[in-house]
Amino acid sequence: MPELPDAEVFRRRIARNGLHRRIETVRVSDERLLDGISPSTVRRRLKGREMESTRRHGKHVFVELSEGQGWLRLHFGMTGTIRVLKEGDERPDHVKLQLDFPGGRSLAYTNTRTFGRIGLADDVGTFVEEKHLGPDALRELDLSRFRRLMGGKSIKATLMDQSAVAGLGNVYTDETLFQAGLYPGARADRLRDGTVEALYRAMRRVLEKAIEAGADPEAMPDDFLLPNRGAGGACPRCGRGLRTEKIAGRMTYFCPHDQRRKQ
DNA sequence: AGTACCACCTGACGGC
DNA sequence: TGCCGTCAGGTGGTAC
Repeated sequence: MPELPDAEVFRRRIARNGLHRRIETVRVSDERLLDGISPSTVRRRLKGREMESTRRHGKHVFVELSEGQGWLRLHFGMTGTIRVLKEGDERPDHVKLQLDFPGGRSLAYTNTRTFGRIGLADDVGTFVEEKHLGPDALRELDLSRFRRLMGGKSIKATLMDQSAVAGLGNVYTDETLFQAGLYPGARADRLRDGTVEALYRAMRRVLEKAIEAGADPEAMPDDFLLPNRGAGGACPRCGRGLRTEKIAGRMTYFCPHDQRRKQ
């Protein structure tokens, strides 16, 4: 479930292990993920270049290539990851793109389910615009702008809409709504001002804490819903069983006792 | 305009 | 043991 926190963890992993190192070899092992480019184009643009900087917007990660070769962009779909491989490490399953650096270190983009995308971009801002991505949930969205996103659909659908807020998916949307004590099916434009503000603060805190935990559910604060998602999960606040309901087309976990608020 | 549903893909899991 | 159906969930498409 790579959403904003996972993408941020991957971005940092790439930066820590790949910045200012020459890409010696490029291995594309699954063309299906390539977004409008051929394997040979990927190789030509990456091979021999260095990674100069990294960026993230919502769930997308960008890596700037030296010599004006633009940006490598990565999207992780549902099952994408970035792995660091050292010399002699066993190659993980489902590696789709592998970049090798001098000294035997490699970065591997793995993805079991092939829903992600690997592409190139000349400019991050242009890509964000063309993709109609909304402001990044953590870096670009202030409270007044957040308020203006509240329209006629459910708050869950609103938070998951990448053209409204970039970065939240099913899991962190549920977490945010749990932390705010709000019923996920509530209509966004009926929320009281104070509720919208509480929601905004909950969203930021959830994303920040999740990043601090390295996006690892086991390392998250005790009052997080996330590790309890799944059959038989209990509310970390009241201990009662979580309820599931399909809201905005997604399986939604919530506590019927602690998330009764609808406005 | 908003919601519902499907497809894409693979692995896990439950039922028989 | 193993086969089958179902589910997960990001995104993008279509239908209502």
